[in-house]
Amino acid sequence: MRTLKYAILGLINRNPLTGYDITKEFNSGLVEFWYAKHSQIYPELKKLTDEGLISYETVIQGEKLEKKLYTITEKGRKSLQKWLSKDDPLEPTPKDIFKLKAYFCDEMDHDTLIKQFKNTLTKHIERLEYLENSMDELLKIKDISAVSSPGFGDYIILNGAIMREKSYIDWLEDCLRKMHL
Amino acid sequence: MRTLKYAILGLINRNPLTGYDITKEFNSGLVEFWYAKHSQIYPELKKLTDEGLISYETVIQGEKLEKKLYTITEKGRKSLQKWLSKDDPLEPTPKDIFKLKAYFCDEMDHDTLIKQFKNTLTKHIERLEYLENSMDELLKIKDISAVSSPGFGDYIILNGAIMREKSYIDWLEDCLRKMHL
DNA sequence: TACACCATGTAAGGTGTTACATGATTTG
DNA sequence: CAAATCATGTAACACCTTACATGGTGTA
Repeated sequence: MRTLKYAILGLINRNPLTGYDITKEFNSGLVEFWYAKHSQIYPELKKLTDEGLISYETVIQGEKLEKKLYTITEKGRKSLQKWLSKDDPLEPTPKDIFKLKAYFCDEMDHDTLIKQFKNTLTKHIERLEYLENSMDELLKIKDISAVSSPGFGDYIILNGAIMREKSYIDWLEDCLRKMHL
Repeated sequence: MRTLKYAILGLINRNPLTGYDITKEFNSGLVEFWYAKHSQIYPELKKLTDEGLISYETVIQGEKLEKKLYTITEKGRKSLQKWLSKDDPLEPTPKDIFKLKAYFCDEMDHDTLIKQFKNTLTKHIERLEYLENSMDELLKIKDISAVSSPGFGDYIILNGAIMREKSYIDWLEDCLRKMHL
């Protein structure tokens, strides 16, 4: 489905970026719903350039370091818009290794089972705290009052991540309660 | 990380199964957290046999149809148990194409955006209804009173799936409310 | 001048999907 | 006897990760 293609197109659409910039984006805000390594990004940028969806300009940093600053083309923008308005079928349920282990709970002894759930719970609580701090930061620096505000996308995604973590934590706690009965 | 390996090992550990049986399992209960196509399962079964973690017995169905009924070996059971008690780091956040689109909401016109959220909401509500029906069925046919009950794994996983869908629905509705302001 | 970071790429291999390919059994 | 389902496999390709490989810039 070439999702990476559209993720990159969407980012470059906002403002020109280098491959390195895109890699950084994938490791900050976007990480809550999409990510990719630089080894996947550089070949994709080449492909998008060949397809005429983006173009680049070589910029010299300092004495001789060459950067490729990518800009979206009209064709690329149209392709992005078409993808954005397309009605996709629901994705398959995301795979979850911990739930796979939980499914085989009758093969674990009780102590191991409890330990596994408690460890996982701790990690999700930490992630939730991290996300809540990120939300505090976001509310300080960006205006999110309207759908058209530059921070609205960041805000709803972060909010969704927080809700997802809370729900997962509720599930883990609920399981632990049932195991102690 | 060879997760498929352990998914298969965990299933065969309960009772002997054929590749076809495993494929069916992946398309029923397990689908809420793991799945695989037969084209991935058959080669994996061969690999696990070569590694001595499972073994098979050829069974004749009817006149000449050959089935391979796989059983877990002692080595396989130990491998499964070791994996089950291992403490894994938290997995990366699952990728989510819809959230990727939502992140680029400022590039969509208001009507398209609302339509996208409403369509997705409808689909998630349908999935939730399906899961709730599955839960009703499960409660009728299986005993889930104790951790050691055969249906406990199925129960907590289904419950987790229901909670996940409810949380996603809450998020979608929350976004829609904010977009209408 | 060492270290962290900026910047771009390729190679090998694992994971997963779609399509190709074949044949037997059961059920209506 | 036709259609659905049972049953097993391979091939090609897409997607993704880890590791390899190289070199420039800024700063303490």
